[in-house]
Amino acid sequence: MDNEKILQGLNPAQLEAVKSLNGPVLIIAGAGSGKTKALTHRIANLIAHNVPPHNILALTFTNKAAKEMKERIAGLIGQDKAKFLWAGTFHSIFSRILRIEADKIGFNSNFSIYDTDDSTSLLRKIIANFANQSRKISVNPIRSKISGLKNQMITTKEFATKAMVADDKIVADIYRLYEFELQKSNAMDFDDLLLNMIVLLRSSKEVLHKYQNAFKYILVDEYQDTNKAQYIAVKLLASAHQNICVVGDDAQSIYRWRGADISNILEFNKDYPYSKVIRLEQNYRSTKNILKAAHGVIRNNKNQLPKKLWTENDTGELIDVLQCADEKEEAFRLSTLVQKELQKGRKLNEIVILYRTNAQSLALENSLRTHNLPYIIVGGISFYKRKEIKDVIAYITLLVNPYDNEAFTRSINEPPRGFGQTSLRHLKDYADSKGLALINACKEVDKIPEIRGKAAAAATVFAAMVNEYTNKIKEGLSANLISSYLEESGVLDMYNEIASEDSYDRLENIKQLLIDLESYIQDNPQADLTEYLQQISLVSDVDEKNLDGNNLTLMTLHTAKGLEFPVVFIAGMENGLFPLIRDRIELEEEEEERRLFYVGVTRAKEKLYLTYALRRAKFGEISSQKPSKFLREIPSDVLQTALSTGRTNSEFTGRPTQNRINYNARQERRENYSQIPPDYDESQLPPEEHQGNMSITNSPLQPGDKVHHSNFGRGIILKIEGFGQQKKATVRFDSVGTKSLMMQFAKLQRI
DNA sequence: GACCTGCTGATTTTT
DNA sequence: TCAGCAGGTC
Repeated sequence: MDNEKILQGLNPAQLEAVKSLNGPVLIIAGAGSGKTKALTHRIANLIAHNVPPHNILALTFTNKAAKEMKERIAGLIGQDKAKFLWAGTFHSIFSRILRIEADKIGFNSNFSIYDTDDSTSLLRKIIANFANQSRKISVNPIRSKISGLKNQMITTKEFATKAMVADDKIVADIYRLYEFELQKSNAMDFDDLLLNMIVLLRSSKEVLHKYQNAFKYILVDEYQDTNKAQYIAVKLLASAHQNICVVGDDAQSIYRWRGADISNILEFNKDYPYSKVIRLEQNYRSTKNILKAAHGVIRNNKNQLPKKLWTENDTGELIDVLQCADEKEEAFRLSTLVQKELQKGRKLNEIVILYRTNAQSLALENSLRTHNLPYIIVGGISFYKRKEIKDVIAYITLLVNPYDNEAFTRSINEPPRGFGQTSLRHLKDYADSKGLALINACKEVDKIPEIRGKAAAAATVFAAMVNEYTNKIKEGLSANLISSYLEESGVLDMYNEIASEDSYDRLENIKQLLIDLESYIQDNPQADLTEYLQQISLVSDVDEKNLDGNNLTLMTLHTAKGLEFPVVFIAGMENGLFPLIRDRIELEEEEEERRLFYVGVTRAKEKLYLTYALRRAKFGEISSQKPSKFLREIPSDVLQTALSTGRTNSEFTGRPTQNRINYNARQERRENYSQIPPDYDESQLPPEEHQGNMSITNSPLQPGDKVHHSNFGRGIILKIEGFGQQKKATVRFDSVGTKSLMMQFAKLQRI
């Protein structure tokens, strides 16, 4: 063991963290303060002090963080030892344990993991069947309410007794039915993975002691983002040995809205009275100016632990604030600035553009493409959430967990087999009355008089096919086998037959999944499908994306946490957008928005640009915007501002990308596309008067002009009113009569 | 049961 | 705007 290597290159605070091996330790680690270094060296040091790696549990929030940690520890102590560490996300480690102990909590070890979409679709069905139909119940609020209850560890029974108002009573009923369906399907949602771990630990003294002794040393990363269930689970595990080390930064807590409880970190000292507190306050990442800005912002929050970051880095450049006329100009100027950074010798992968909401990426993408700037988007819809991938996964899931009724419902009529909603309802009634899984009810379809003919035949054939492949994979798993299963099911043909670009992409995505499966099998010869499915159900987009390529990166501020870039742009610095406000903003929400801004600012190593627009299209409406209040919180001596040129650019009215997935086939195509030389030339900008939708003709449309509209066909303009983007046209169409249209969206063509 | 059309509503999202 | 549903029609 190379002891010196472990203690080398650490500052005094880091060194103390690395050397404090026993008892509770709280490390307050400011942004860019070498937190991962302290954590990984500490783990290496534990092993150097003869703690067996398999007695160490390191919990993170993302796979990416876990992977980085494992790699760095392997670099310090060697892969042969590092591989025995229990390092991973809360969800992946807990589901590993839950599979081992499944029978103790009434599950089968092949349980399915339902992601948010699966939960939503299950809830939607429950709501649709719900007796109380007096008014419309929307799914999303119900789902987040139930998730919130689970995060607070409130059971269906507890909530049912607490529920006083009518709304809560409805939620209580839906919650109960939802849990019942999950149970029947042998499935857990994300929240259950945490909750059931607690149920397991509380199920018997033996189990609790087993895992307390298995994990003699526990480390938790990003502790400020733990919710109640995570907090309790960790507390249960750590209570015997009290060797718990948590790392976090209350200033970077940005997940309150999904149950993260900042008091877990603020009150660590109360939970573990003899804990040692170590502060990592030297920042190695950012310039003095950037830190000054970050500090100026975060000091406006009341609820926080005392600390102040400092750095020995250079003062660095000033922070640029740019005012833009609208989101198109913002995107345009951003692209130009990116090009300037490239001319200065920056590489694309050193640059990131951050925004508050995913919707903002559209305008940015259009502009980046016209400027020939290749980019990748992290976030948005993940590969595994694509319809075709979810369909294929549903088919595969059925082979492993036949009880999974969601997987069955998803696949039975995809492609259409003549087994629709009505047949499904009859099947479900029968299955429920007999206590059967849907797929098993299919085998008795002859006993269901309501299902006859084509539907009955479809059910029988489907069940037989699933049965056949279930047996086949028991003899040996291969991607080829899964491929012929999908072939036989008709999913592949379904996309083959539709000769569209879209279905081509979908097929390519399925192929990509099969390639992925193949390489998984090769890397893990002993692994089974359950493990594969678990792994893909617990990965996120950030884990998959390679941020080192020759692309610049676009992502939301949330996704950016834990990352750093030499050049950071934050777009949309406007009140209402950032801080994001729906109706009324509470102080706590505003403080969370401010922490989010703090996270964004501290991603930057050398250069930070902040942009805002005076007008912005929201849901197709134009609204005037005011600069974000956060901008005023930045000390003015680190800022330099530039006002709008007042120009908008008609180049950017083009169609947004059809789909924001930059994965495999689609990504390649997009990269090719962005290699088309830019045809934009500032001197050739059309005069202001002609901008907007009028790139087709050279003079503005006027009353009396005959026009063509893509939906309504031929028409004649009766009236034009408003200016610029507010411009409206009243048009009498041959087909649909008179309509009033926003000209910037209507794309009227003169005929 | 499949397909088309019109309406509605829309944050952030580690897993 | 635009996606994702519900509800109507064939």
